[in-house]
Amino acid sequence: MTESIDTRQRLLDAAGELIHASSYREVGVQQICDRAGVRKGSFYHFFPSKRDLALASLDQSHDFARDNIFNTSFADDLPPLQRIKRFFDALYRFHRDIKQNTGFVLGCPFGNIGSEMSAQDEVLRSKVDHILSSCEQPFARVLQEAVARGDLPDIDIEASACALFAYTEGVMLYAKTRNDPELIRELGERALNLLTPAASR
Amino acid sequence: MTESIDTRQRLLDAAGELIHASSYREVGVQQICDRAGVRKGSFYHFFPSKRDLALASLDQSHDFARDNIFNTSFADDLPPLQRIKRFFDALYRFHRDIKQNTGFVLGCPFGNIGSEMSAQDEVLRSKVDHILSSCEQPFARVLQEAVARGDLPDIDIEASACALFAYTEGVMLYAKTRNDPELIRELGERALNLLTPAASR
DNA sequence: TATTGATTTGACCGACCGGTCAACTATACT
DNA sequence: AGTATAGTTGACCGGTCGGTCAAATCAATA
Repeated sequence: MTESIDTRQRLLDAAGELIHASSYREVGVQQICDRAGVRKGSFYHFFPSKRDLALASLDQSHDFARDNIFNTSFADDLPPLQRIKRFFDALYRFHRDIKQNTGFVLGCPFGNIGSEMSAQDEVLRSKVDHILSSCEQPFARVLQEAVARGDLPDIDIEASACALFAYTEGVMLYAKTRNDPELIRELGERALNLLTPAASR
Repeated sequence: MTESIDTRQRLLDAAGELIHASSYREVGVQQICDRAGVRKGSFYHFFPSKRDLALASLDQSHDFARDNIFNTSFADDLPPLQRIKRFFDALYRFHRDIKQNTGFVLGCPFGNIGSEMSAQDEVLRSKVDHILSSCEQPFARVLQEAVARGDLPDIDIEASACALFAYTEGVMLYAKTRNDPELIRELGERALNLLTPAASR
């Protein structure tokens, strides 16, 4: 039992890295096992299926994002709307570093799976759906605070948070397709525009 | 030669439908041939590889989108900014109809491939990149016109068009992951907000 | 020391992957 | 009629897919 937790963790890490770097379908069980230094039989001792590994890996990536991007960016040592700017800056640095290491902008681990698998696998779709929802919450909290402070007019908090994170997903997809992390910086600066009611006509 | 053009076209149509409904990797050459009523040997008479078929299919989908969504939405029988609203309405109806037919919101055919393949296949990435760029152009033209009319302040046209279509891609990805086309309507209404300079601090 | 349960191993399964190829057929031109 | 060319067919290739399984090994407990 001593090494086993480590085996399971290595499988989770390998799956997270490989799937983020390519796609769910592209990555095979054998490939994950190779990177983790585990035989295929052991894989199926810890995970009943490839899909279950992916689900667990998504949870792990979610925890990582919460700890290293969301919580740090939205800490209350800055005024509310500045935290959103800090979020896009953290997002930019995250993807820039990945590109330096791999040569590619890899996009959002959740959006990637959502795009690839939502119409194929209801369980994966639902998992990604819930993760994206929980990503909206820090935005909703910070908008609430900004409205309370008078930094924003009385907007629809939930809808605005949803629009903000949808925009974030679009920006990451764009950066991936252009293979250019700078897009996240440039487009991130425009995120706050989404919050001010539009000019009509 | 009589039937051959039709064979090629049937392969293109089958590939477009199948790949949009699932993913590039998920769809096999055999599956495409089955749907098109073509033997695999014939497939490789018309296309040197699966990737080349996908490239041709992307071009065809691009033509379709231009004719049936972009050109109709951005026709100048409405004031500039109203055309953007009309675009999101057309986008909503497009995805709503697909969901009625298939049970799923399938997202953007270009964004899907971009998300799945950009880090795996430089040729596919570049193709999607160019298509997304050309999708920005109608936005840029309409913004230009809106600024000239005084409907918008003197914004950065190119960057705003890019932000708008990135938002559009994010909205489609969100709708797919939620499997709810209504999100396109709801979030589409907030698109114009992106154009008005933000409240700062 | 004997037993138990967790872990590991490697061989194996049928199905499918993208792609090739030689032979065949149908059509168009001389 | 003869020939060249475009199109079609079905068998075939090595490799990989996700997943299974019986047997071996390991560590902890009794």
